[in-house]
Amino acid sequence: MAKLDFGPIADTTRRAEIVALLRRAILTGQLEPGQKLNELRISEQMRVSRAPLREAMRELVQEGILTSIPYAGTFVVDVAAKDIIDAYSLNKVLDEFAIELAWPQRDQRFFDELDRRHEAVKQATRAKDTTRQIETALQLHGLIHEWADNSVLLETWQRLTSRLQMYFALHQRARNEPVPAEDVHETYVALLKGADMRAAQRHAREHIDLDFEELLAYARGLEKRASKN
Amino acid sequence: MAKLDFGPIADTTRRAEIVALLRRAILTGQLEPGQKLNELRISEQMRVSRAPLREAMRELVQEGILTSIPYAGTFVVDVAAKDIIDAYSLNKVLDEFAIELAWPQRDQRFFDELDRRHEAVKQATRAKDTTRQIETALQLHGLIHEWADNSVLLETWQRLTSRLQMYFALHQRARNEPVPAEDVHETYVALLKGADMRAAQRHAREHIDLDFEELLAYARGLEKRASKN
DNA sequence: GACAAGCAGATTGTCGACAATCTAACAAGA
DNA sequence: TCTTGTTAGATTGTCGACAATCTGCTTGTC
Repeated sequence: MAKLDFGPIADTTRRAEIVALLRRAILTGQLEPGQKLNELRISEQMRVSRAPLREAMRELVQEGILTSIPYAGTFVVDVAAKDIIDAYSLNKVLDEFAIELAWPQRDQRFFDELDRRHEAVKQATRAKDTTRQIETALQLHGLIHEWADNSVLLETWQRLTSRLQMYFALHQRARNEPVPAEDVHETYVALLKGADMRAAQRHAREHIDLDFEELLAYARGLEKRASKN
Repeated sequence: MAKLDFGPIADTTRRAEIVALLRRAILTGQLEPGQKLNELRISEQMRVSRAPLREAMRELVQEGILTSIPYAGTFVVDVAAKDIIDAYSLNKVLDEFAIELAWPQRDQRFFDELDRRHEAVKQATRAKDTTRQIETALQLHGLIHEWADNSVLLETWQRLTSRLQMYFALHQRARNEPVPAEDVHETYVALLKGADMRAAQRHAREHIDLDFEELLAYARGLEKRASKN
């Protein structure tokens, strides 16, 4: 028998497609935090009945990017500065853990994939496609979690990533300026290829803190704006 | 104005009640891993239409205790030994992190609540109510996560806990013998009241490993049984 | 007997309509 | 003026029915 692993075939339910559409809209910031999702309106726009739409919404509520209040509506989650702090501090812990687990598992395929994803980030950066830049950067960082061979960790990280992506997208949208062109991931990739695990863990922590400060400043701005209303 | 903070009122949707019912059935092991959930049958038993039932199922799928295959059905998640290992190793990391965050926040209310939950475990143990014993023990361990003041961590821990509770319940059910009567939480509580944070973290790790071995043995049994089919 | 095509039953996915609930505006009374 | 009760409109929650898909069996063919 030929050695040929087929990937899973496409999801054929409307629900799955709706989930993908909504998630993308939220994570790219097209739907703003706090905004209400009107079921009737959205179902008409998508040419779909409310049943699969509602099921899709339940999934995203559990995913943590929507919140639901019975008989009141479903809303895009609000972003508070504290949320970003919390997400980031947990992310640090998970990253350290992932590096520890993935470290002995590194092989040629790992390094190849690392380069591939790194290249994808650089390409998105050159193309000035900020949305894609965020996506690819998170995928680059996700590699260690995929390689850690711990399904629960991976799942946890993916949930966390949803929010981080959303935070970054909002940030980018707000400050509407060109993205830094220099390659901030160079040392990260180099360290993951190296022999010093502690150094890699340390850098993951510090590199994160870099973007973090900007993001926090943005979040604090949000807070202020919210308190005025 | 009187200082009186009302808690949130009860969920009034059928969906929420269905979620609670199903979750309880799964976490206590009444619904076994791999078992298929027939929508029509369940909706008739609950005297409810399929719409809220399906929405409830979507939530539990995202919660990680159900899995769904389009047009095939929704099933209670299968438990593999690897899953338990993964969950436990991540749990260790989260516990250490939680202790670190919660440590400076400890106050009288914390200690009181600690004693209260500890007492609940002892009571369930005396009553030989194994299900409740598992619940209360997890609630005892959850306190540090609640006190850590990190919403993302808390949420993550709660998701993880769902599965741990399920694993323990299955384990208990399988070996159908009286639960150890001695109090394994005594030192844990004492350490959380003490002054040595590192010691508390260390104990959390080791105490976990205790039950862990038993649980793993059970899981390996499951694996074997599954491979025979 | 082996195998593919096709059919029947069961189950999941989706739809449109109805019921329950909330919100906001307005009226009535203190 | 402030509070309380009422009502209309909009929106969410739920229902029963229909469509799409899967599974297992039967049938026919070689």
